[in-house]
Amino acid sequence: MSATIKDIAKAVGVNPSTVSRVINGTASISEETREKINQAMKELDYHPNSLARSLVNGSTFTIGLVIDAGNKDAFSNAFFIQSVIAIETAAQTKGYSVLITNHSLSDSNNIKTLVQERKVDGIILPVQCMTDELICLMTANKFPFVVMGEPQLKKEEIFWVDVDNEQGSRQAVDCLIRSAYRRPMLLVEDKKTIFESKRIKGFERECEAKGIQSPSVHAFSEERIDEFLNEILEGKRDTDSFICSNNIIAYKVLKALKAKKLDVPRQIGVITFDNYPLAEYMEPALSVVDVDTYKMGETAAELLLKAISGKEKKAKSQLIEAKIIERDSTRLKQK
Amino acid sequence: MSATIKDIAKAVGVNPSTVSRVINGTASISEETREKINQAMKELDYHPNSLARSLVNGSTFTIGLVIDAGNKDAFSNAFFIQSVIAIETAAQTKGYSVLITNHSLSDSNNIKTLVQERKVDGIILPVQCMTDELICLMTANKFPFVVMGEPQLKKEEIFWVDVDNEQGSRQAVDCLIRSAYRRPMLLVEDKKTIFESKRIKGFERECEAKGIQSPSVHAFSEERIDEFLNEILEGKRDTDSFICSNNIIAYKVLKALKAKKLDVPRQIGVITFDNYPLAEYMEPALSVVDVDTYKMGETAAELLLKAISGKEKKAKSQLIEAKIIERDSTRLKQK
DNA sequence: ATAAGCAATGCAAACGTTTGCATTGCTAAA
DNA sequence: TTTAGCAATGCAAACGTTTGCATTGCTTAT
Repeated sequence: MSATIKDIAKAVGVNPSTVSRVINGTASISEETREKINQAMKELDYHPNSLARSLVNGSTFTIGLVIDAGNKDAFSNAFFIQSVIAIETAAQTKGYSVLITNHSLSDSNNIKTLVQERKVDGIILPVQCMTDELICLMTANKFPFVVMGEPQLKKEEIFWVDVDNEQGSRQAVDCLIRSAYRRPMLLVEDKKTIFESKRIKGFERECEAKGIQSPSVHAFSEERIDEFLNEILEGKRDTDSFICSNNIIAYKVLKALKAKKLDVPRQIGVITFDNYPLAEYMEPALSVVDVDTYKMGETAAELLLKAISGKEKKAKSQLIEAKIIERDSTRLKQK
Repeated sequence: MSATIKDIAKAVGVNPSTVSRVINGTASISEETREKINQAMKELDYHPNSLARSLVNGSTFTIGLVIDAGNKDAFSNAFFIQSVIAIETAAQTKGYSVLITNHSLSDSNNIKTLVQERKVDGIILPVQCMTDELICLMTANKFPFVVMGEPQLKKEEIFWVDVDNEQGSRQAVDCLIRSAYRRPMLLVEDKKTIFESKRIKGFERECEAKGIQSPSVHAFSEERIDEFLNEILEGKRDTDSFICSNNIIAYKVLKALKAKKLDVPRQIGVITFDNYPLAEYMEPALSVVDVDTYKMGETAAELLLKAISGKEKKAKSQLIEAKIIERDSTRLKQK
């Protein structure tokens, strides 16, 4: 059994409340007793019981982090862990702990329980775990939460953090143009998701800014890419570079290019979203639009903590800047 | 403010203790009052306050999970997240929550705090986060913990879970031999780490079992691999397949093989540890020794929960079987 | 008919804190 | 010299549970 505040009080000969006040610095205490109490705490190896503390002051000093267990995509998970670390670090510096909980679409009870049993003071959850029911529950209870990823609905009313996909996309175009490519094509997975639509928007805007007419955006498919490459080889299409919306696409594009014996970067440039670890080991080393997932987690945590403390009343969103990491796959022009 | 046990008691007209007993099923209660209480709990949307509960019965129903924040290796992190999900799932089914905490070698205070403030009933930690000081602290406090990865020291006295590296290595050899390769070479990163030594052991044993004389194990380096390939081409060395101890090695080997125009799998077979997501998109698709990281997490959690409940007194270790996923890079013989 | 036993429930303390409201001296202003 | 004010501390209630020890009434064996 570890020492309690009462043990300290007894040892020093004061009231437990005095000890509490020393610990929390919540009232003026004479230098003398403060000394003695601190001494006693060290000697008895005292550590405050966080449960008791939470019980009385109504907050747990813990935030919940929802993990999308349904997401078997090891790619996004690899990024995610950096966010997790960042969240924990940010939380810790403010004295908060992080409780995790899985979430699968079939069952959002975990999250509900978290909110209802008041085990945490607020939660961070990925956008794909957000349901209307959940939003209602949380807003009704004035329960603070931050969404990772831009929500489709009610985005004005909730806190969220996301990568600046539009800016990232513009950067990618800019990178290609600076390397003397003239006509990039954007390859996406699914035009309807919100992040893809942002990337498309950014792509089109930057193309326009660079004076490229009718920029071409396509949903990726292996047959389609073969077609494109044939057209390029036959001179019917003047695409000279690809921006891939994720690593798998990039990998398949690279494969198709090799099969057609098109040289990267000399004939065709390739840049991709998602700075996946293997990208730099590829042949050629892939240029990427890199997202600082650490910063994303950190920002989410900071936002949540502000919301919890009440410093940030109005819903707020933040975009994390994307950066280009130039590697071999876009080095048309030697510098 | 949410409803408390007292509110329920008042609503039904019984003592709080009766409500508590209904909730916990800890005494015989008349059918009638049980009904009424359950009814009232639903109507008032009652959820027990876990803090108060923990305070009185001395356990938090929470386990701690240590994340190695120092580990920038996105590769291992990608695997790790599966373990995290497994741990949370296993914990949850037993009514436990999971609290995470970062750990960097520079500062093991996080873990110490976790133990000392009794925020959790036990912890799971990666082997690289284990220090002697920590072990002492935890064993002195009879604080249950499970290590992920085989420890070097005191392994008889502590709970741990690891991949069966020896068996995985044997499987890899077996896979190659079954595919009609005759002389595999094992390429490792660092012969001294415990898991590498297990792999070496398994490799040597299985080679012996297959009648392969003086099996060759080497620390990987890019120059070295080039040498080997030259020797193979010149007929001075009869290695016909490689077992790589991780993905990066595999990737570099593949690259070197391509540069020398050696055909995989026809001239040389390649199999690697770590089933990294891109492996199946490689050219050729890489055969791998796959580890069920989900199961590893699950096992760790189950072990910890047993230790916490006192069902498992004596330290115990468990090895998770590795499985071969055969893809193109080892298909010498068509089936 | 009586005692013993048991089912159903109440009472109150306990878990380890925090905190509003005293209380006690003491200092400084009037 | 009185009084207001303040620094330093004590007292006890409160946070929401659980649980050992009553208590009450009823059943059943003697």
